[in-house]
Amino acid sequence: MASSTVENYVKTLYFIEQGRPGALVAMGELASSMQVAPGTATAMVKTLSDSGLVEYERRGGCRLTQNGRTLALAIVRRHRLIEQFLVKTLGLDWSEVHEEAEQLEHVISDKVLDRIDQLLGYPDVDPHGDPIPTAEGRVSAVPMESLQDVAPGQETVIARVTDQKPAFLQYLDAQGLVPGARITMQRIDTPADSVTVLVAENSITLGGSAVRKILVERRADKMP
Amino acid sequence: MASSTVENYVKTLYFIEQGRPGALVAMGELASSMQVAPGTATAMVKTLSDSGLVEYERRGGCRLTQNGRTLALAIVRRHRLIEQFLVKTLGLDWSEVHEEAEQLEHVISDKVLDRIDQLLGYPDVDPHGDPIPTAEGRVSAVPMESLQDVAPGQETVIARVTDQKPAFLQYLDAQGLVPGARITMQRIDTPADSVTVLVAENSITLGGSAVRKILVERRADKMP
DNA sequence: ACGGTGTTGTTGACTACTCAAAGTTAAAAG
DNA sequence: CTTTTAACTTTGAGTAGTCAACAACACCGT
Repeated sequence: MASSTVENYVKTLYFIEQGRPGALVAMGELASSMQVAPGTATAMVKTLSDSGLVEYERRGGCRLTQNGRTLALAIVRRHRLIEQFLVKTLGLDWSEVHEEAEQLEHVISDKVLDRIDQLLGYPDVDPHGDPIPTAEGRVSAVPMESLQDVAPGQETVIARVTDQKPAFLQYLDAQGLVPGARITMQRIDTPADSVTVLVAENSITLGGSAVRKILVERRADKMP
Repeated sequence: MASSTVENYVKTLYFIEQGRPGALVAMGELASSMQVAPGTATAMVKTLSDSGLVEYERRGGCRLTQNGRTLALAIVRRHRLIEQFLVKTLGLDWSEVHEEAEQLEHVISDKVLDRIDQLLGYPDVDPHGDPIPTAEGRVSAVPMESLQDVAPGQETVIARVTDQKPAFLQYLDAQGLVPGARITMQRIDTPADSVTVLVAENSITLGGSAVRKILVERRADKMP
């Protein structure tokens, strides 16, 4: 059984590798993601390599093996199912479930997870719109685009928010900017790096860093 | 924050102390309950003592302090609420929830626990009939007696089963001998150390060690 | 080709928990 | 009152994970 620490390293590697398949992850990058000293990351990656979870190239970096990726997907599945469960069944706020799930994901058994999955009706996204991998490790790839790429005047639906920080999520929640919300792009102010959207009769202006964390549904007619 | 290990030692001490208030718990007894070497228990009790959770008398034994007892009750509360939740909400079998809860009890936050409590309608017993301490650490003391003390011909209701072993619980479940079940004492065979009870039209004979683990409701007219 | 710069690897040390084995002590048995 | 015994404590060592600090290295620009 992989320890919580091992699971966290593997999960972190999985997210770093996202979007740059095959590339090596530098020890420094891993260390800063894990908030540990560089030497700690090196030592840990060696043991991950011994367990066959990563390939390690001395002074090059590391990448997940197939086994490592499978483990990572299992943890991500746990995490997101737990988040969905905490929101839907226990009524917690979407801004606080990430931290809770961070703990629970290492402890919940497969049996309990299956029951949760069933109780929720086999959801395919979590409260932030992140896709829940299947038990077999498949992740659905729904086409999305960043809110910043929506043309002014266009109406769209929020699909996903790629930030787990409670303060940010609480803010979005208060403005009604949650997955499923129907919004209209009003204005894009490039020099000011801000956009203004209309949600439920209210105009809201967001800075670029916030806008880039909001993904919206991609309309069929815009697909490549 | 107390580690899982610390929590397990404190919980174990709490159960050992049950029914002999004030008495010292010997290191050997603690060690065998925790399935560790005697020296390990000694070492751990010293650190518990440093944290103010137990009083330790060298070559005498130890006992929980008020802080230790409070922590123990919080863990027992967690454990039993989680068991009830796993059975009632997720539909797990009562024979398998003990092990699950054993893991989860160290990780569930107070917030999640409160939601579970609320969802279950503030239950006062777990699936085995064990009382769930309140958040303030109060344990309800419902009067019960052992099934072995019920007179032949008398009808009663199973209230509690004081054994968490899956095999035993599965057996009881299959016979319908679960908390809430209405049973009638048929025969007590003292030389054979067995009793025969009637449950839902079926006669079932149980050995003494099994019978002693089954507690039944004590009728008002038998109360002291 | 060469040296500076920043990243990486190694070393020694620390915490928390564990064991085996040897040493100590209290108390029962003679 | 002494011996034996059983329980207890101490000691030395090991694992997992961590850090700080130093050493080794690769690469970039000159």
